[in-house]
Amino acid sequence: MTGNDNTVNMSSEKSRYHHGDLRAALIEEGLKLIDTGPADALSLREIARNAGVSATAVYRHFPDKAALLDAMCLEGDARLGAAFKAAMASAEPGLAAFSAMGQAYVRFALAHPSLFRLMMAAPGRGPLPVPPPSAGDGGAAMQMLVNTIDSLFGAGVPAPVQEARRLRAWALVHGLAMLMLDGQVPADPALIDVVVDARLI
Amino acid sequence: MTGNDNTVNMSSEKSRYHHGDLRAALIEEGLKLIDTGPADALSLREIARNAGVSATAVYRHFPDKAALLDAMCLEGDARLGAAFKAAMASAEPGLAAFSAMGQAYVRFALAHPSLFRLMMAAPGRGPLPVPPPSAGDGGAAMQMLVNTIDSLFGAGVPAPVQEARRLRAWALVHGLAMLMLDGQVPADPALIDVVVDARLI
DNA sequence: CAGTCATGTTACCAGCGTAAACATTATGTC
DNA sequence: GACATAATGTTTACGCTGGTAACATGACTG
Repeated sequence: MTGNDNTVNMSSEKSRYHHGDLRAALIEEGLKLIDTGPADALSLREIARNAGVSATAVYRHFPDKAALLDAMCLEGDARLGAAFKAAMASAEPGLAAFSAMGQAYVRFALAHPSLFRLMMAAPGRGPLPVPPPSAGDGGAAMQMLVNTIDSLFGAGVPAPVQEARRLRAWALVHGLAMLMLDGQVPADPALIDVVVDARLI
Repeated sequence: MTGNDNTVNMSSEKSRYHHGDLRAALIEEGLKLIDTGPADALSLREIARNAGVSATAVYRHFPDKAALLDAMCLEGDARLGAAFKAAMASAEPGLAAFSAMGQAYVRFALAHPSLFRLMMAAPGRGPLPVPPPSAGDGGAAMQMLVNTIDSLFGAGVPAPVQEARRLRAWALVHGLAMLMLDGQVPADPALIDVVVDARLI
């Protein structure tokens, strides 16, 4: 690694045995593909195929399929965080900030259903069999949401009350997102605004 | 079908080419197995193996794997409904009924994580790619919950307000269940009682 | 007893994740 | 520039999966 002069091997259309930045390309193709169907239908072989590379080439950059999914979750977390920042920036200070973030939360879930599920199930990644190692972290964007909720609803109340409020706020938006994703509740944008109301936390 | 004299073929321990009631046995084995790991790790072949039968025998009773899962969901729905009835029976009338049902909801999810996910994702069963046919039905137990919420919170308010309250109540318990299942929130029984509070709908 | 049909079986297929062995290219040193 | 080495990609192979087709068994019905 003398300097990152981007060894992308753009020699017109030569054979290109080496890809250039296969790792990033795989994450990108994975994110493209996961929006087109359920997460368990996303195959390592298909991602590799779309990147124009053999299936086993993936293993030069990720120890296994789960690691590639982890990397995709990390990128998804960054994008959700960006959506949160945008939502907060365009909201008046105060309780409206929660409504804006909560609505962004649900909209992100509806826009990227499988990725959202993957990200939320990530801590255990099992995702079920064993209790997860450290509860409640789940990514930078999630921390951002929880912190915002705390700063909005946690002023001057005992810690247990603050925790209960934080959980209610999070459970409210998360539950609405999941019910809409699973089709138990119609994914009507107007419903999002009605349900995610800061005055009711 | 002259009479259901239960052709269970209990001829001591003979070869038993015919099982007796394979359909019910497969559902039972499926429910047993799904509690031991993530739903996507539940294989048709393993269910058949545990029932002591060849994999293709399943296809005599279910057109495909999804149909077997559907049947398991139906049985799960019945058991969740029973849990709801028990919770309501042991609660004082009034708002406490919602708390009892909501807590039963979360406890059922924690007791049967994979089955609960399967049941909730069932309407679309895709579960993601296409919006589901009829939104909001999702099983008899779910109807029971929604009806109870409506009768508790829907008295003398405009229909839109009633709908918003119903959604908030459902989203609250469902979100808490999912966050606990995914390990984003510790599965602490005390937290369930604190969060699922009827006074805050 | 013979026929029929539901219910089981074995044989086979394509797709999956992944490990091992091999091929190719990029990189650092003389 | 020549060469050793590390990085990266390919081929092959294995066991698992859901699913289809053809065959075997045996329990009812006449």
